[in-house]
Amino acid sequence: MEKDFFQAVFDLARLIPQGRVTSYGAIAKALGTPKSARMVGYAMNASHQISDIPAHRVVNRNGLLTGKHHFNYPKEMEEKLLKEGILVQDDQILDFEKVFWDPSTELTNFF
DNA sequence: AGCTTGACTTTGA
DNA sequence: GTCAAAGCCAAGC
Repeated sequence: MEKDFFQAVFDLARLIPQGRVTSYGAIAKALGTPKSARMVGYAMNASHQISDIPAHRVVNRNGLLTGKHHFNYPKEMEEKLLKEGILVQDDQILDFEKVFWDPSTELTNFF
């Protein structure tokens, strides 16, 4: 199976449980290419045209909603996160450590 | 084939 | 603790 990096990111992104978030680097690491963290975000950019990808559950390593600007409207990301029970304030996830979901840890046998 | 861009991460000062 | 710079891989042109 020669699915693109994007596909892999999308698949994993869909596995993110509700009320949890993860970082681009974590996804990249889970995919086996920790250095391609930027690609994860790049892939998410395309996720809009692909299907229902919970891109709002993916933030940078600081728990900051860096990608909010790429949504239909910036507030959308924040609203969705809040709706899922994730505390967000000023584009920053408050309890980031609590809601952080590491696919590499939770889905070790994902491959 | 090469160059540019990017929703990041890590390291050094 | 903060701020700045380099590195990184993949897609698009």
